[in-house]
Amino acid sequence: MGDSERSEPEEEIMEATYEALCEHGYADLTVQRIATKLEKSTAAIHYHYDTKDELLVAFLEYLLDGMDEWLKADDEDAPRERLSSLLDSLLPEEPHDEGFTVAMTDMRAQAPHNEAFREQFVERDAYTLDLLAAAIEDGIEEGTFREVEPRGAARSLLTIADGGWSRYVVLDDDDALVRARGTAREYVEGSLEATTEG
Amino acid sequence: MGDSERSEPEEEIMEATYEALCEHGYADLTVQRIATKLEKSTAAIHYHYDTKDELLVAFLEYLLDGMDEWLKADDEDAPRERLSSLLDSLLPEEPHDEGFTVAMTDMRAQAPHNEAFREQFVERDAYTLDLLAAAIEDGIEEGTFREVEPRGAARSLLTIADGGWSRYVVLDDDDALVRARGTAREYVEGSLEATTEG
DNA sequence: CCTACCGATCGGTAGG
DNA sequence: CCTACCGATCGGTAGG
Repeated sequence: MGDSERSEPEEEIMEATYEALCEHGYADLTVQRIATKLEKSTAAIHYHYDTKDELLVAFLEYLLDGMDEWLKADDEDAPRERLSSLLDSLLPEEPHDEGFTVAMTDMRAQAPHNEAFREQFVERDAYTLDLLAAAIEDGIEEGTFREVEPRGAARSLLTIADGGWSRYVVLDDDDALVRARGTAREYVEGSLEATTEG
Repeated sequence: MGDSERSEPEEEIMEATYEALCEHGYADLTVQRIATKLEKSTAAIHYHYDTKDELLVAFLEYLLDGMDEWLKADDEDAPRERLSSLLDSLLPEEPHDEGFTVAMTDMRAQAPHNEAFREQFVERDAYTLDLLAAAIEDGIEEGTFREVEPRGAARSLLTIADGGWSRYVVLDDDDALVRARGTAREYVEGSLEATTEG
């Protein structure tokens, strides 16, 4: 996914945007504040991105690219372990970056007001769903999982993950991710894994 | 919960804020835009609320008060039905108001940047959690549910609900709520209901 | 990339 | 509640 080429100055603008977003939130994110983090003028930013909206669309792509790093499924693994490690990376024990989750939540809330944002989230979601569904499907063929609808089950797990992140950020609940991980595990055990046979 | 007394003009300001928020989103929500919806001057708003922040805190309370209406548990019902109807109101077939969910998501994303916001969400969450946990606890005593940790199970169900709403709004997925309702049902069946005994 | 600047709009207030 | 206005800041541009 993604990995669009970014020039050195553009990369710096993305980092500055990230810092400004974490500190001020989307509603108070201004080109001036990004420029301050960048330690350059606002004109320097408009030189690379014509409008603020264009900058933010590029920034969302940058944010989502960053997620690619830590969502890996080892095709060598058995389906159950592959699904488990996918869930571990979706709901990590230790969130990678404090501000990242806040920034992501801020951007997600803009989706209803910005079609370009929403399209990127939808695309990303479809990609993650495919990874989960593939692991589940393999597990069904193998006999590890029951004959459920793979994409439906994958969507259930993504719903649990999204809910966990939402609660982690909104309620400032440090345990929300670990708990959601537990809920996901329960769901796998209760609705996916084959009932004790033999 | 809530039901703080609001004067007639204050009620009108809340409605105008709601309309402006739905139309423009939180980031582009200005006192002027609220005043336009109100068909009065911005000074009329500042007469009732000293600052924009004060107005928005009051507005969030207004929003959450509105939720009270449709989250009712009939104490007469048996635990399983009470839990089921709670989940139905948390994840309704037909969302009550188009803009309501968008407005709520917008406000939720502000929680990390506004402590007063977050406190209200935390309080609301605790209240909902209590209702769910009570139904589960009664079900355990009755023998309908297994001997799980009631609040833990309730939190799992809330996570599923939050995830469903998040996906409904962010991905503009009309089926997200119904699907989340199904996931919640699966969770109840797989992790709560007593395994076939007798 | 910078300086300097544009018109528009921001949240908020004074005076009535 | 309104009119009129405040200083500050907004996104963006011209000229170099």
